[in-house]
Amino acid sequence: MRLATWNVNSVRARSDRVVDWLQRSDTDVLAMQEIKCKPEQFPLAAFEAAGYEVALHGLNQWNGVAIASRVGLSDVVTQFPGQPAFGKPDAEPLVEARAIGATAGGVRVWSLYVPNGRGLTDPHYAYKLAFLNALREAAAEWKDAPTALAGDWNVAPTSEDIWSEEDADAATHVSAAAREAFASFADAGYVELSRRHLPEPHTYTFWDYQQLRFPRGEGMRIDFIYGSQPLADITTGVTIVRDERKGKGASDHVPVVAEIDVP
DNA sequence: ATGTCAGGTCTAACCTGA
Repeated sequence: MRLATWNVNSVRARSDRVVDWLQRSDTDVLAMQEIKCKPEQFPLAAFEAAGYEVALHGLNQWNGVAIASRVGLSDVVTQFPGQPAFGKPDAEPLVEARAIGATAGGVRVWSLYVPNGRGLTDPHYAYKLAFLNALREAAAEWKDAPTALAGDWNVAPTSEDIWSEEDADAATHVSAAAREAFASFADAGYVELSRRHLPEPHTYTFWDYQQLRFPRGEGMRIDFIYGSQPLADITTGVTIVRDERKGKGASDHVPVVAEIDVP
C-alpha cells in the first residue's frame, strides 16, 4: 500500500493537480492538510471519479484536513482526545480543523496540521507546543496498532532539515522546544519513517513561495509520517516527490510517500 | 525587488495567514 501526506494549500485551487498525481503515483491513501474549505466546497466529484472516497474536516477558509482512500475508509473522527483550542484574545477559543483520523487499508491514519506558531512571543507558538504535547499523549494510546501520524508538523527537527537556521521566518520551526516536542514522539513509541528511509541531509518537503526559495534550493523538511512500531516494521521505503513543487499551480509543499507491506 | 500565494470582504484595494 502507498500512503502519502501532502499539504495541498487549498484543495479547490489544486484539485486537478492533486488527483492527477494520486493516479500517476498509484497512491492508495492520501492525508491532506490545508484544504482551506468547508465540506460543501470540497471537490469531491474529482476524487470519486478517480476511485477515492474522502473523509474531511473543514470549518472555514483556514486549515482543514482530509483523507482520500481507495482501500476503504471507516471510523472517522475529527479531533484527537485533548486537542487544544485556540482563539484571538477577544474571541471564543475553537478546536480548529487540524486533525482527522480514519482507518484505511488496515492502518489507522491521522492527517495532522500542526499550528505554525507565527513567532516565538506569539500566543500561537504556545498553542503549537500544546498541540504537539497533547497529540503525543493521545498517540501513546495508539502505539500498539499500525498507526500513521501523517502531516505538516511545522518543525524542522535538525539543522540538516533547513537551508538556514538563521532565517527569521523559521524561528518557530527550529526552536529547542519545538524540536523537543517533535522528538518526544520517539519516546512514545513512534518512528519517523522519512528519516529512517531517506536520511540524506537537506532533502526538503517545503519551499516558501517568496524569495525564489525553490529555485535557490532553500527549503525545509517539515512534512513527516511518524509510524507506530507495528507500522514501521512493515514500511519498506519513503519517497519525497520534489517534482511536485515545479511549475505553475504547485503547492508550496510536496508529497511524502510511504510504501507499506500490509499483510 | 518587500522577487508569492490563497481566500476573504463593507471587493477592482486591502486584509489575514502561511
